[in-house]
Amino acid sequence: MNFWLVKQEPSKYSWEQFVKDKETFWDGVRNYQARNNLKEMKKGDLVFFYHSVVGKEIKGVAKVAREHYPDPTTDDERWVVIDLKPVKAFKNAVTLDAVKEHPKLQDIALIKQSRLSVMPLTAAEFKIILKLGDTTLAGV
DNA sequence: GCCAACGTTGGC
DNA sequence: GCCAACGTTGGC
Repeated sequence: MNFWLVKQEPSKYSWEQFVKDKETFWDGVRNYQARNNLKEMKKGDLVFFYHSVVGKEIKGVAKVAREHYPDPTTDDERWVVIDLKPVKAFKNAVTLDAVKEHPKLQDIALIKQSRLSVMPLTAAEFKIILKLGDTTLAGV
């Protein structure tokens, strides 16, 4: 199992909307590095949902419900989407500040590469963030 | 193939 | 709303 973090501006698509929808396809990725990460995702992988710009906090956990397929919103065959389902909202949203303050989270792309919208996390990083969110997950 | 110009992202 | 960082485009 692999671990990921995706970013979205809540004004475009919020965690709350995601929970309401129960499932969504993750479109709009137009960056090769982010796209390559999408392609690496396997069904069942766990994904943090981060609100950029407004809030700047990780809201909860999703899982990959369907592996990558061509982006239905464009004819450009370079781009792909995945399907995500909400798993659990964090009890405490984990702010960007909290991530920056944690000594073991200094190397994650959220900080180092602020413009990347889909990034991998290590299992250790995932667990730390889950703990910061005051949330537990079976099987992690 | 280099690099200047331009557009976009996202933190502040 | 500004601007730094970064990715992409296109002229040469």
